[in-house]
Amino acid sequence: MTQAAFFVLTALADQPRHGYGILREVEELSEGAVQMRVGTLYGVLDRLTADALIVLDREEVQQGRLRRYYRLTDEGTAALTAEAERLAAGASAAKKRIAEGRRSPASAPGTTDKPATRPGLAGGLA
Amino acid sequence: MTQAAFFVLTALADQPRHGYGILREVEELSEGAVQMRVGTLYGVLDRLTADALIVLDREEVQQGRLRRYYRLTDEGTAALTAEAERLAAGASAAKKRIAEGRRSPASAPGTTDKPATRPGLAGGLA
DNA sequence: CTGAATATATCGGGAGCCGATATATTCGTG
DNA sequence: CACGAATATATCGGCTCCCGATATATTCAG
Repeated sequence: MTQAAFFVLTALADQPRHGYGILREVEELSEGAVQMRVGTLYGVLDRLTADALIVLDREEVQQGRLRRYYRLTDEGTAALTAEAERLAAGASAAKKRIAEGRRSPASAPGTTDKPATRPGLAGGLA
Repeated sequence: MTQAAFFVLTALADQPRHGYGILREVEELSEGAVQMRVGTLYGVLDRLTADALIVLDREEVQQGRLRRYYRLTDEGTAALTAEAERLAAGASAAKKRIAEGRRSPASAPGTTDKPATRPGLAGGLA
């Protein structure tokens, strides 16, 4: 799953939203960090619809402007849940490794630090 | 930052590794979930080097085979840390929203798919 | 000898994101 | 009333990036 798709699904997780609303919602929920472009949105929307992760919920005409609302399917909720756990696991693994790297890399206390073949630099090569 | 770049940086976070070692390490740290391809690796390596997030640490010739070791720069560690926090925040936001959405789901047991007249946004709509 | 694993690298195709562009209405400002 | 900004939809070309295939070379197991 791409980053853009993840954020679209997240924006739709609590309630149905229309395209432009998704754009603003993604920016808000990421605290301004992610600014998805219009050109990105519709491609993502099409792909997610094709994959049955979202569906067209309804269409409204609000003050002369069409609003096309999308919502998550059960499959979409499941996919988002799985992806969120994957990302959390990845982030967790990265943080752990950074912490490990900050110690002396040769010997960490209390760890099963036996990284397989430790090449002893034997041999006159260089 | 792309997913592949993130995993390469993570694999290098605790100690310098060479290309093929990164490939195996990424697969291991992701518990088999991510299987990065060789064609992906070298592009990522070049880009990360160009961005000064990694550097060539050293070259060894082990049993006739060249091993080219890379390691994180300080900038690379900082970038990985920032990305890990970004991912964790995204994952957290997604989970929170999924939980919020479950309070008034469209697909409730015994109910057919109803668009759910949810929050009073747009109010009476007219 | 042959195949698998180790280890490097390149190339073409395709997927996906971005910037620009187009259309249309409403609202605030001048 | 004119104009720009915001709202709201959609498309298209270019570019980046990932993957599969391919190539080369050595070591080890069968």
